[in-house]
Parts: sequence; structure tokens; C-alpha cells
Amino acid sequence: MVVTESQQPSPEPATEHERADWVSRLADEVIVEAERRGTRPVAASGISPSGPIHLGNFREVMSPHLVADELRRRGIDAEHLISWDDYDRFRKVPAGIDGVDESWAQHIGKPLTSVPAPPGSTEDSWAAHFRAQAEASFAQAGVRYRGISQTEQYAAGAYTEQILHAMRHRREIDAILEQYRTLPAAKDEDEALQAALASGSGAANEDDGSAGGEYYPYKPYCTACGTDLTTIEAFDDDSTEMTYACRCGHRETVLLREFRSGKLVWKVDWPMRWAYERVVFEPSGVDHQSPGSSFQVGLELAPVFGWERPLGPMYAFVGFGGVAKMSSSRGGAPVPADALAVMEAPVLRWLYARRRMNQSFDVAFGSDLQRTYDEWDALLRKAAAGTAQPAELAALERATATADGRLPETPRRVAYRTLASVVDITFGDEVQILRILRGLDEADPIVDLEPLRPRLDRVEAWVATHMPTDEHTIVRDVPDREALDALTEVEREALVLLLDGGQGLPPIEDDWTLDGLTHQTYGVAKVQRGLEPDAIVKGDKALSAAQRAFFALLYRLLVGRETGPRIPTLLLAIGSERVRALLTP
RNA sequence: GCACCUCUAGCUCAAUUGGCAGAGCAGUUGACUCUUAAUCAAUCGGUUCCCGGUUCGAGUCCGGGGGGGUGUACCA
Repeated sequence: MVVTESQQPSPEPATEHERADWVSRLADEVIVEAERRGTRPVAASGISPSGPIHLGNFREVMSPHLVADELRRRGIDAEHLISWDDYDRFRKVPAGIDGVDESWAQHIGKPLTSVPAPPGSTEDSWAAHFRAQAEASFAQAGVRYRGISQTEQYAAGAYTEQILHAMRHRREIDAILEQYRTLPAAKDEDEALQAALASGSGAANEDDGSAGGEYYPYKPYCTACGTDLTTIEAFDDDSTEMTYACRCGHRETVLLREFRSGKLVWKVDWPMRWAYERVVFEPSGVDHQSPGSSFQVGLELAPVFGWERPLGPMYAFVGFGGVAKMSSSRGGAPVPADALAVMEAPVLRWLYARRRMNQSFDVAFGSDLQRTYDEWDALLRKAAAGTAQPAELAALERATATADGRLPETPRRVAYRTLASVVDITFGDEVQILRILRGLDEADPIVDLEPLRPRLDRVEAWVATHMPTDEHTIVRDVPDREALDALTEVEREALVLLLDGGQGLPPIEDDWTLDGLTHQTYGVAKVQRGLEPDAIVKGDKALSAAQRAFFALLYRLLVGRETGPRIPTLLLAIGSERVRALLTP
């Protein structure tokens, strides 16, 4: 609404790499478009809080966010607004929401803000519940925006002029929509089309209750029962007197210019809002690319309200891999909060920033998350070394900071997979984690876990909730008696040597460190073959085979598998007492 | 049916407006005294789906064909 003075890009607006990626190119287009329309660059997202706002919906937020943020980095007064479509009707009861059962079906047809929140929520409506949940994540991800509740707007009468305008132009709107209702009937006798036409001729008229009636782009919410199972029976352009009837039996005549219970139908509502908020940029999902979709129809409807359809690149869907059953039982698709629990905010931002909008991508929750982190760390190293590509640097910059400042970072980056392995075998015992990590880098030992956060916290959450079962290392509770009794003489001797020493080896407790355990475990096979424990041996195939066999034996006895984390690390984590319990023949 | 996206190394993907086709992982080889699910290096690997066109030059642009994917049919 505010027409700002011309916003000129600052002279030294962006570094080279910030101009290199898709976000920057889109920002350029938005600037040109805003100037052409003589308005401020406004980017918009529209979200319907009809259920959990999942990672797919999150692209609806991140895409305009990134573009608006780029504009702000250039010193331009851009705005990102999020329209909460909380005045939309409650369409169906989503599956998998804790405490929500079929009894919620009684609310179908009411605005989302009139439906009670799921049990246990601190919010006072369905819409408020899911909005609050999402907004907490948006904030954590560094997304700054102006939120607009459609319920509040409609209730305040903000759109009354637009509603009356639409009603007066209902025939024009109807004609536009009409073009898409029945597909332009090709002249051929395609049978699918025939079938569609045949089934559409009779049944539909009864269903929407508008048989023979006039088209109205407005739908009242019944003032008696609260639902939109209503039909407008009459409307007078001059007086704005409207009569509607509801399926509940209620019928009344009201003055539409004063009436506050109802909204424009969706396909008209959206273009109206483009005009009202002077939106220049609003991406939409690929489901809008079909002819007749609200975005396509909006091209013709926006001018009815004196505006043009905004630039609206379409984004491809976001997938997700490796979601553990426990979290997916909670309603299907994971939400940003699920992702932020196992990865840092910059990493999540990076996933959305590095892919062009028309590319689909997966947010990895399984083992692929470790790969995601490997790539992330590699990018940070390349950036530090100055070998990263411009577009990569741009994505990195957008991930780690916004125009408002930097996001929390982990000072000391230890590989996610390493941390996962250590956290797993120590059961998250941080004293042990530190003890193991201390030996990781001798030149620069880790003496404190704090610099490893917040990444370490995410790893701990991941190991607890998403690490695949078959990747967990599960240390046996009790000795494998059967296997211990079936040991060969050589194996038995090896275990005794490992635990109690002999032939030059000390008892295992004597040097209970990563280094000491390394020497001990590798030494066993050597002394068994008559070598010194610290002999340097190269290329002895038989020795290598014996060592490998010994390791396999230890894995079987300790974790019941053929392989596992490095033995010294594993022993350290298990602790000497338990090691003795499990390995004593 | 219509619309949109996509096809590049074994896999996942890069390649700024047309300008020498590149990474990661996997593989192979080697180093780290030790063939382990934490390290490092080197190396192998391509008819960019096919046919045609524009161009000095095409993964990129245009036309056609093929494969894969997504959306969608009077509602909100």
C-alpha cells in the first residue's frame, strides 16, 4: 500500500558472488518489475494452517524470504509478507494428529480459526496452533516477515470494498472462470472428455446447490452454525442486501457492506490480495502450473482488482528421506522443527538456497544426513581456501546469514558421522564423548564440548530419533555364553592376552587410553605369532588375516555383529569393567 | 487429454548471461608401523537421451522425437 520513493540500488550493492545465483537473478527481476509497477518490492507467501506446516510448505516461505533478503542486503526497502489463510474452511480432518479423532469432523466447513486446537495445545484454535508451531521454526531459521491473518482482515472489514467490487463484477469473474470449467471441448470425440462432460452435466448441479442460480464469488459463513454450507439466494448491487440459506436450516438477509462472516472464494480471494497488498513476487507450487489453477486464472482475475499477477516462478516439491517411523506417525510429512532438531539452521537454509526453485530436492533424515553434512563441511573448507565457485559461495552466504545478522554457528566442526558414531557407542554420555574426542586431533585436542555445539546437540537428537536401527551399535548386556564356550584355543588365548596381558603385553587396564588400547588390540596377534608387541610389521598377510579375525571375534562378543566402530574407540566407550564381563572366556 | 519440470561419470548432482564438461560418493592404487564403519593423496570413469536447426562456437537457444516425474478437470 505504501508507495515508497524510488529505491535505488546502493552503488556497491553486492559482491560478485552474491550476484551469481538464482536468488540474485530473481531479485534483479523483482526490482525491474517493482519499478515498472511503481511500487515497493513486496514478496509474499500464502500458507493455509490446516495442519502441520511441513518442509514442502516451507519452500513457499523460504523462496520469497531469500529473494526479499537479497534485496535488503542491497539496501532496498523490500518486504516479505506471509498471508495466513486461516479463514479458509476446515476441509477434512487430517490423519495422524495426536488426540484428534473423527469427532473433529463436526467442524468441517468452519473457518480454521473457529475450529478447536488439538488437545494439549496452548493456542485457542486449530489455525493458531499450527501457525504458532510454524512461526517458532521460521524464527529459528532466520526468516523475517510480516504475518497477516486473513481471519483478522476479513473480520475487520478490511476487504469490504473488494468484496462488493467482486460481487458487482461477478458476471465478468464468472466468465473468466467459465473458460476453465469445462476444458475447451476439442472437436474430437475423445471418450474421456465425453465421460467428463456426461458426468458433469447432472450431478454437479445438485452438489454445489447453485442449480440455475447466479454465480457469486463470495461465500458466507452461516451465523448460526458457523459453516460455509451456504448458498446465496439473492443479492442487490445497490443496497448490498444479500440473502443466504444454510444447510443447517438458517436463512437470513443481511447487508453485505456490513456483514463480516464470509469470504471471497479462493480463486478470487488470492488475486484480490495481490492487489490489496501490491504483491510483486509470489512463487507457487507446481500444482499451480495446470491450466485453470488459481494462479493461472489469477492472470485474468487480478486486473479485475486493478492489479497484475505477480511474478510467480513455480517451485518443485521437497521430499524427505529416512524419516523414522516414530516421527512420521505424527501426521506424515516432517515439519521444519523436525529438521531443525537434527540439523543446524544454516544447513536447512542451505538446502533451500542451493537448489534452483524448479528443482526438487530431498531433506535427508536418515544416513544421507551425514552426507549432507559432509558436503556442507566440504563447502566451508572450500570457501575458506578460496576455491569455491561463486554460486556456491552465494548459497553459503544466504545459509549462514541474513540481512539482519548471522545465524548461530558451530565453532569447531567435527564431522557429523564421527560425532554420530561416538555419541552412539557412548549412549550420549558426554564425559565419555569428550574423552574419546580428546584423542581425535593431537595437534589441537578437544578439551571442551562447548565449541562443538550446537552441532553436537543435533547429532545427539539424530542418534536418538533417526539413526537407522541397523546402524546402531548395540553393546551386549550379558556375555554371549554360547560363543564363549565354543571358542578355539587360539581365540581363548587371544582374549586372555588382551585382558590380562602376558608375553610383553600389560593388563588392559594399565593404559586405558585410545593409544594404549590401540597397541593392545593390535599387539595380541603379534605376540601370538612370536613377535614383539610393538614390532613393526609390513606386508605380512597371515598376520593381517589373524588380526582381522580377532577383530571380528571381538565384534561378535561385544556387539553381536561382524563389524563395528574402531575397536579401541569401542572399548573405551564400553568401559573396562563391562569389557571384561563380556570377553572373559 | 492438457500443462509444467526433467534427462550430464556406476550413483547424487554442478557448469554465472552460449566460450576448454566439473565435484562429492562409489571404484581402483597408494600413504598413515597395523586390510576395522574417524585420516590423507593420486587415479579411473563422458557420443551431456536421439534427430535436425541457429551460431565462429550449443549441456545451455529453436523445432521434432523418445524416456522419466509432477500436477490437473466446474471445489475451496
